[in-house]
Amino acid sequence: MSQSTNQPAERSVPTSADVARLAGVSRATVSYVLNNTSSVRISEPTRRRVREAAEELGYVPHAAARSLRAGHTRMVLLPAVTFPVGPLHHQFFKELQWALRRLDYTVVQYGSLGLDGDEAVRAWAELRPVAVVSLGEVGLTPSGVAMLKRSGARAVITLAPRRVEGAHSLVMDQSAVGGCAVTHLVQRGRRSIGVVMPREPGMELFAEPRIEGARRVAAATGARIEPLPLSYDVESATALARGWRRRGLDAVYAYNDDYAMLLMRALQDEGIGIPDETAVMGADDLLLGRLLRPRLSTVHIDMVTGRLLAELVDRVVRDPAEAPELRDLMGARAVHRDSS
Amino acid sequence: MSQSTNQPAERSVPTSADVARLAGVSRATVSYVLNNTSSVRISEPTRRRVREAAEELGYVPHAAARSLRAGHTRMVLLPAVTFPVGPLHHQFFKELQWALRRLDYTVVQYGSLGLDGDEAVRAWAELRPVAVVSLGEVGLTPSGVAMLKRSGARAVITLAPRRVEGAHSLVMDQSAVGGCAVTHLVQRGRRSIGVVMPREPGMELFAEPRIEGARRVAAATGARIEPLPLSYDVESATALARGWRRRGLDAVYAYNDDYAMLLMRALQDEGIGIPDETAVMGADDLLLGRLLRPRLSTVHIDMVTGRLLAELVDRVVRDPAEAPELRDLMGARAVHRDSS
DNA sequence: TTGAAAGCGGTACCAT
DNA sequence: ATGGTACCGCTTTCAA
Repeated sequence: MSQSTNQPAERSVPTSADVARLAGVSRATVSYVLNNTSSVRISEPTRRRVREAAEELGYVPHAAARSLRAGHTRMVLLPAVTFPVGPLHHQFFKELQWALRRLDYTVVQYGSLGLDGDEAVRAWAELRPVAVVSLGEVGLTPSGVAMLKRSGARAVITLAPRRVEGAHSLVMDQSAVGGCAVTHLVQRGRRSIGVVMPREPGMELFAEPRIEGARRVAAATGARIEPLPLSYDVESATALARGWRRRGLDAVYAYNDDYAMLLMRALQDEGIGIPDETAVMGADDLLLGRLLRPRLSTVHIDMVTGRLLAELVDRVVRDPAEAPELRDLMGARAVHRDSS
Repeated sequence: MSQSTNQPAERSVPTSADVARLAGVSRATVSYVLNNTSSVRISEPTRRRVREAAEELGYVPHAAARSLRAGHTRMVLLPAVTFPVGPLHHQFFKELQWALRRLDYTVVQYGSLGLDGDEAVRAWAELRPVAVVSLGEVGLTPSGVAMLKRSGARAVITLAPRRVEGAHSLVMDQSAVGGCAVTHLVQRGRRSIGVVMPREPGMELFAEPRIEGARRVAAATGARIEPLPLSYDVESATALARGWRRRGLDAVYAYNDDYAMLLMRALQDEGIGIPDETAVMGADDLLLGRLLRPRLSTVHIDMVTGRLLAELVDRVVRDPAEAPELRDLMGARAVHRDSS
């Protein structure tokens, strides 16, 4: 409408040249002032003029131009997770982002939904991130890591359960979770243990290592493990519960508390006694476990703070050669309540 | 160490000039081939040579250089949410990202944790996104919107409950949720209705509009509303439940199903009959509501598909003048179960 | 069909 | 204390 008649300079993006012109100085001086370049002395009056000009024009530097010139970015790229992440990981991510920002990094989550493996990695590489911290949402191959490194990434860190050659793998040992659960159940006298595996795509990332840990402990203690695929809906749980007694299980470990709650309800509706007939165990120690009756036994996970990981990222970025020790990021311990 | 002796070109990032040199052509030709520029004919042998050279070097184009030259990006920036988002929003975001990618946008979530209002907006603006779709995680002011527009954003869309001047506000009317809940409760004969307000920071974004809707309906029907601050932990719920009878409430609407579950448990532990003595209502229609006893009444939310929003974003980007109709993104309806 | 060259917005070196 | 200027990687006229 009246845009062209009335609006003041709504048109073009102001550049540092515009600021320079308005302040009556050179672009170099603008750069010096706005970046507080310490290696060069600019008089106070000039500084003021430049700042005022920038303010007046609403100048915002162009990140692309800056990093093009600099030859590198300060961007840390986190592949966006593809499934609803629990409060645990959410908190962890928040801390990580906050800490990275404090270290002057730009944190960006990149959604790579339609892309697979190296396609996604290539898309990341186009942004020239200085670091990539992957949870394992996307298959990171050695060649993918190489591509990132070649395009300027100084740190490629994966928290995935399995390691990737070339990347700094910080193993978040999900198998300890399953191990803890089974250890607890065996100690309480259970021998035939079902393990609920979410059918939802993407979840296998965590679910597989967890059942792997369960298997390991079972093998060591002579217990029996039976995988039980389960979709996160009432029907699937009801179906599983209906055939329950046929299976001859005396315990079940359910990936996490949400799935445990779902199955426990279905078992109760079938008249199966918990924990007498079947012990139920979850994981993640969500609040809801304490609200159920019987109260849900679970595996509590102690996650490293995001701050620590941020510092690690920073160390690796500063000196990629110095391989940091690959400390485990998680602790896991069984929490006994009433369902086991 | 032995890097300079043995490693094959692990050193520098290959540029299009490197590709050109290896293929024996000019940088222009490389650009034409790699972008399939249709306005120019390149012979098939040349194309092959260029592609092979790019492949061999592991060439990845530099997004910053490209957009600097182009004068604009294809980046859609989504401010990262600051609190754990339920399955509803997660699904919505996934769809949105997927659809935007199909329309050839680069979708990036930007975490603005330590930054407030215009600071955050400025950080976004440095990336020169072509569109910003905000849920309202950060206070988007009219001046913030102006800054984004000035730096090249052709679409600034907010889904926040409250509108922002200058932005395309696509109101996601959370107040309908609270309204539905109270309507339902009043219809079932309740008159004194508590409304649970999460104490967790960030949640007020949704919680405020929801109670506002509740207030409106209450005012229209002569019911009484009492806000009940509640932290998401057992102690807070227990404390609230202990003083329950003093308040003389015959119903409570609890922001969402998670908080409803928390409070319902505490009320039951106090021996308060549900729904006889106090009706309980949640929102979001989470699966867990059907697993509780009594089954939780709730407000079901129908969310628009992310695809639709993606198309809207695209329309606005192509022609910012054409103001699209501001259709509501949500439907809400009460689901009666056993707790009310 | 291909190449030379300008220029996008900053930064930093070298003069003045 | 400031200004001139080359250059980062890529796209795109314009010429050849």
